[in-house]
Amino acid sequence: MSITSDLIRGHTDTIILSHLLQGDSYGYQINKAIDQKTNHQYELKEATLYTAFRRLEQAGYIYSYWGDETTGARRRYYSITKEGHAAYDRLRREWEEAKEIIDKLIMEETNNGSQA
Amino acid sequence: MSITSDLIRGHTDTIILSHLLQGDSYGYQINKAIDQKTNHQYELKEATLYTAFRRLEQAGYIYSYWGDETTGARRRYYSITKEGHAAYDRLRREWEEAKEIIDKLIMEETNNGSQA
DNA sequence: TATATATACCTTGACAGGCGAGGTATCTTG
DNA sequence: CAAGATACCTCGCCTGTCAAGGTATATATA
Repeated sequence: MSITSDLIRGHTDTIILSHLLQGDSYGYQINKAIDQKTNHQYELKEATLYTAFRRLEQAGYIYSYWGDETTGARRRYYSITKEGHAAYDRLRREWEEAKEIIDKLIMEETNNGSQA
Repeated sequence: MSITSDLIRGHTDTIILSHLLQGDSYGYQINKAIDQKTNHQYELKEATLYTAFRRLEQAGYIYSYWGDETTGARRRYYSITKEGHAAYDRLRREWEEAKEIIDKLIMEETNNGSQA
């Protein structure tokens, strides 16, 4: 079973920033890494990925430069900025909070505990 | 700090179904309950809530009926169906999976462990 | 040589869910 | 009588996802 679009939404940026924390990388590579890390359960669609790059670059969280490959297709590398790092920290905290809140709201609580 | 729209997205249905597992309820009540359960950190906007009711009813996951209040504003009650219960189970499983996957993807792993 | 596949990039337009803003009606309280 | 709580609803915008389409290079294979 794979994860749905609506559960993906809002995490794309965090995932990309997280990946870039470990060093500069490029679109195709990031996509492949996610695919492998999750055993094909989560797949960032290309359109989504490149949309996210534009968004993140616009926000100043990443910047890009062309690689100097002498062979093969050209690659556009992305690098995380200081602001991007701060954004990652914030998004990660938000995720931790969201997890707790959502858990609290969707878990069954048939037994309303406080009985004598 | 409160949770953002994009993290909310996709959980609205699950939250509503979850609430209805504990008995029939109506919009205003559900909203209040969520607000209190989460200490105002998560707030379902009315427009979102009623949109979700339409969606869930259309899908056959809930059905509605007017309450017989003799005083005060009228209330439209919602009840979860068997299909709704099944949908809840599925959504909950999806959430559990999504949590793991997202955690795997956004957690820092600066130390790549496998060194001697 | 031609074709397929992998690598690598990108854009356009549709779609769906969240929500701001606005509306209605009832009841209670100052 | 005005204000605020209760209780419902809709319209239209915004934003992120993604299907579909496109470009170019390198390699393997028939």
